Amino acid sequence: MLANPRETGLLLAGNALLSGLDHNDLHLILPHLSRVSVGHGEILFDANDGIDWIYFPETAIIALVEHDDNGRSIETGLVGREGFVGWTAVMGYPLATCRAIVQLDGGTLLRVGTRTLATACHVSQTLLHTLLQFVEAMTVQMSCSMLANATYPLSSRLARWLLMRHDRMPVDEIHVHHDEISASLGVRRASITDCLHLLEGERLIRSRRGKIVIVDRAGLIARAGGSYGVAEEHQRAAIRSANDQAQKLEPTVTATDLRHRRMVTAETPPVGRNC
Amino acid sequence: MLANPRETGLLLAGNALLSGLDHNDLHLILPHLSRVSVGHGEILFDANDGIDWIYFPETAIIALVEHDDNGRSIETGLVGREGFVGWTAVMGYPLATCRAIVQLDGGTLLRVGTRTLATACHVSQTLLHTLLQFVEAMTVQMSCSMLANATYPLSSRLARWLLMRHDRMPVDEIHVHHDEISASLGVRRASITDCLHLLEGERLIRSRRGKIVIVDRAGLIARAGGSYGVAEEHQRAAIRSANDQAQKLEPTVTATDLRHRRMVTAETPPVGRNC
DNA sequence: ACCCACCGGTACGCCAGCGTACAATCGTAA
DNA sequence: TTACGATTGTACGCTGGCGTACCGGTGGGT
Repeated sequence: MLANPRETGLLLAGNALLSGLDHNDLHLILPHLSRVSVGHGEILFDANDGIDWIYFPETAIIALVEHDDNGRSIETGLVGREGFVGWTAVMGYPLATCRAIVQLDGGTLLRVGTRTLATACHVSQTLLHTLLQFVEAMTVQMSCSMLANATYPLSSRLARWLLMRHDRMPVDEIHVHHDEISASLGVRRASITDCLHLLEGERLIRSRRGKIVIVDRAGLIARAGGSYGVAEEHQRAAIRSANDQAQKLEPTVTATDLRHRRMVTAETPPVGRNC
Repeated sequence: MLANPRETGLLLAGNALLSGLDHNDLHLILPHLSRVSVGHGEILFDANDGIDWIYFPETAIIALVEHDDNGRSIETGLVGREGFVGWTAVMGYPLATCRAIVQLDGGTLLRVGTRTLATACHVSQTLLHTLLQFVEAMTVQMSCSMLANATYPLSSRLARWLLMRHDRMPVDEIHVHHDEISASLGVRRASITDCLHLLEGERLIRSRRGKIVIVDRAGLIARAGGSYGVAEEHQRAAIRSANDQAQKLEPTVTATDLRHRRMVTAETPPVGRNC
């Protein structure tokens, strides 16, 4: 974990939620942000840990995992540069309620001390609301996951999971093992292997040992049925709504912000969303 | 829907979240509360509806339901007198993100205008935090539901659902049809019928047409395996934490508050919780 | 008192995904 | 280059819950 601060341009580029803040809010926390580099599998915090830092992913992807003491566990949410983790602290509860695991190797996060951010939220209602709207988007993501888990076949849920990972990456190559996917979706490893073959047979992905390449994103969306898209559309709507509320005309989307923009901006609605 | 205001004692008794507020916060919204009586199946709001009112259940129970346009749907959360619904408005997003359906006949809710509550939250950070902590508890409930849905057999999930309903009622008799349960859990009606027979065979419940009587609560908890208890324990912890933060010594638990206290206070940890 | 719509009981074949096991392959370290 | 551990491919029987269908009982309405 190496810390490394304070070049405004770079900081803005990394996390879409931060780069969407207006100047006042941004400058409340900018001086207190530091960048950390994290490795695959690193646990930012576990359930019932005290939350010392709030993390804003740049290139990192964070999985939220609910687990019990019998070894059962399930991924409840996925967070990338569009959001942050550690929100329970922002909401007044000092402990984490689930595990947060890094899903990527060598990704970076920006972090700020919990107390600092809480103070900043106390000062700025708009900052607080921006953060809360992301939390709200996460509840929608969870709701959609529940619906998907309950009513869609594994092939669709796998397609959805791949899309969600893809949304949060700048490239088409996902480095992941079947094991991890099976843990995320709460199914057998062998079931994932089978389903990946299925999707590969349909030329939607290419799958090699340790990595999966997204070949036909639109096809994957179709394969996901209605399980993909609602949460993503909501996220866009929430951002639009927030921008409308803060009717300042300063550009909230910077050039660098467009890099992996699949889900963060309104310009590119996912192709062929059928739901 | 009949409105009927303003006798402080009664109002306090009904909703545990409100009755846990300190005097200042309570008096911010008390004058604007009105009581409404709702019928079974009534929809308080639907996904993408504007939220005009925030509802605090007294005897009513509200199910939150995520649904798509193909008729798929799933219950994502259950809210009783321990909480409220319509929180997206508190978090700065003006629309509902899921359907809210009344699960009980003749129950009552207290409601307050969205704008009024938003203003009150703007004035009082402690009020806002109290509300947000409940939202946070709901995310935990959702996480636990996801884990349960993914890893527990239907009989356990049914037991869990019955317990959650029971927690939010003052009596042991649940008026419900197999159809509704199956819709809540996202399974076949016939599967529910079978599982109810199973539980009845184990003397955990008695089941008649249109109603289910909780006979052996501890047994149900055992039947639920680890799927029941974590979210409930968290809710208690959150309340304790909030009370600690507001270190005022005024009694936050009133006598009337103890009526159906199963899940709201710390005095009665669920018997035999094994997780 | 009767009727009928609603609700619950039950059956039957089906299949997605499970649990388990083991073999084949790949990548890396020595 | 070899070897070994990690990862993936595959098989096999199993079963929980599905889809569907039909029947019978109940209770509320007229």
